[in-house]
This record gives sequence, structure tokens and C-alpha cells, in this order.
Amino acid sequence: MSADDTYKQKKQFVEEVSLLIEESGKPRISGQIMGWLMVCDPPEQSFSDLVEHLEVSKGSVSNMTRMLVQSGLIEKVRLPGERQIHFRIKEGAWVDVLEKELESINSLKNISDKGLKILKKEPGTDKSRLKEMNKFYKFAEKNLPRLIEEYKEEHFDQV
Amino acid sequence: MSADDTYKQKKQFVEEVSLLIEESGKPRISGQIMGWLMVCDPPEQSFSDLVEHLEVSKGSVSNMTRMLVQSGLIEKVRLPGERQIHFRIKEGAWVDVLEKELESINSLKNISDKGLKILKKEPGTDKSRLKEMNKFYKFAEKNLPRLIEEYKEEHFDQV
DNA sequence: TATTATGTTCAGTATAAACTAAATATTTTT
DNA sequence: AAAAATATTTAGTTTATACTGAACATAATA
Repeated sequence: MSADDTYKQKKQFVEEVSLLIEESGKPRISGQIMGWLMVCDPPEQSFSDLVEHLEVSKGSVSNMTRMLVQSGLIEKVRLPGERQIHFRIKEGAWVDVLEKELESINSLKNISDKGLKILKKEPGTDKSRLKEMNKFYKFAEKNLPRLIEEYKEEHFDQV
Repeated sequence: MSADDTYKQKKQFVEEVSLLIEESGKPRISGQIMGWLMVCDPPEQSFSDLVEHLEVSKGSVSNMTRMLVQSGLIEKVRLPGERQIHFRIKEGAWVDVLEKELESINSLKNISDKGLKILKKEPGTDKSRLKEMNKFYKFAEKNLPRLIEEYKEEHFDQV
């Protein structure tokens, strides 16, 4: 298996990751960047590394890296002696993703609260739908953080 | 507080839900339907109820209800004596949403497996990024189903 | 079977988002 | 300070998707 074949496999891998990311509603190029940063060597890649390997515009790299930094998946690194900004997957990125999820869970709990408040004025109207929703997201809000802590203790206690 | 005010509040509520849903990457109208079905009276609404209250086209209602039925959030109901199809929020909808999440978690675990496989051929290349990802999604895959079961037992054991 | 009510599909339009290329700004080196 | 390298912003294009209206299909009633 030549190095060239491995490179092709990596490109293929990048495609698959970008497809997954795209399905989840995020821009394709953000997925390409994530995919490439998972398998590149070294794990830190410069702005122009990304432009060249992914064959996309500078504008896209600029925007998508900003978005990914913002959402906590990657981080900027300055390498000694290197001029360009470098990017890499952030340690604990995947835990952070789940922690971000908690925010939308919170929104869903809140909206169910709001709905129940409105229905309070209509005694005849069924409230079970919203009560169930409310219970579920309350449960999630209570238990997911515990689970995350459990994971962190298992895997990050050295950090 | 008049019934008319309550109706306005419900419309406002529908807007908020549809905004939330839209942010998560799904069509606005699917969010409007979900929002309306959370607070309407009765909880079952006909095809034309949806068209009228949400002021959208029949085509959209047809497409979006199909999508929502498909994804397990709502269900079709036939009411005795009623001609039209009716829709309502499905019991356990929110649990189902989380269970669907498990599928994408599985995809992410698989993709990290795949990445690691590729990197096996390059002994010098850092694997910690993918190992961490892999560990995390394995953990999620193992523990989330347990959590879901716990919730179901707490709230659905009568079903 | 003819008529009416109901729901789906399809073609076209509108809207929004991704993406690029180029201009501009910023930072680094000489 | 000038020049070169690097990154961001902007305007415009492309592409994708949501959405509508109308034609079509299906099912129910008369």
C-alpha cells in the first residue's frame, strides 16, 4: 500500500465525514475541514494547507474555521517558527458538542413550560402532550450532565 | 384574558417553536405544525385545520406531515365519523427523537473506526484525536440507551 | 356511475445559504 | 517604512431547498 493510496483513502474519508456533517445541517466545507483535521499529518494544519488539500476558496476556509472555532470543535494554534495560523481538532471536542446540545435541550424544556402556561387558561384543553415533553426534557437536563461528568472522570482525570 | 388573546398567544407560541425547529435545520413549516399540535384544541387536527390555522399551502401540509410522521414525531389518526385525516403529536415522540439520535452517534463511532484504520498504515501519524472521538462515541452508545430505558421505566411502565 | 370532498404530486418560483474571487485589511519580514 | 505574506470582508454567483398553486389521483357520498 503506497503513501499515495493512503492519501486517496484520506480524501475519501474527508468526503464521508463532510457528508455526515452535511446531513446534520452544517455546511459541507466545515465537514471537509473536520475530516481532514482528523487524519492529516501533522495534526496541525495551516490556513493554506486547508485551502490546498481541500481545494476550496480562502474565504470558505476563513469563514468555516471561524465557525468551527466558535463552536469549540477546533482551535487555533501558533507554532514556533511558523508564520501562518494553524488549526487542529480541539481536545475534548466531542464532549463539548454534547454539552452544546444541552442548550437546545434547555430551550425545548422552556418552550414546553411556555406552552403549559398558555394552556393553563383553558381548563378543557389537553395538557398531556406538553407535560410529557416537559418531563422528558427535565429528565434529560438532570441526567445528561451527570453522564458527561462520568465520562470526563473516566477519561480526562489527568487533564 | 379573552379566548381571542389566548389564540394570539398560541400563534406566538407556534412562531417560537418554528424558530427553534428551523435553527435545528428543519423546514419552518414542520415547526409550525409541531407548535400548533402542541397547544391546539382538540389535540387532533385535520388536514384543513392545519392549512387554515397556519396559513400555508396544502402541498406543504402534505409534505411536512409526511415528513413528521416518517420521523416519528406525529401520527395520523382516523376519528370516527370524521372524513378527514387527523394528526396529533405521537405519544413518546421526544424519546423517539433521542433514539433517532443514537443512529447518528453510531455513524460517528463508525467513521472514527474508519479513520483509525487508515492511520494504522502510518505509524508516525498522531492517532489520539480519533481515539478520543472513538472512546467518546462508544461511551455514548453504551450509556444513552440505559438512560432512555431508565426514563421509560419511570414514566411509561403503565403503557 | 356521477359528483363532491379530500389528499398527493409536480412544475415552477421564491428564498436562503454556500461558496468563490477579488478587494481590503492586517501582520510579519526585510 | 516598504514590501511581502497572510487572513478577513464583501459583493456577486451558484446551488439547493422550501414553498406555492394547480393539476392530478383517490376515496367517499349521493
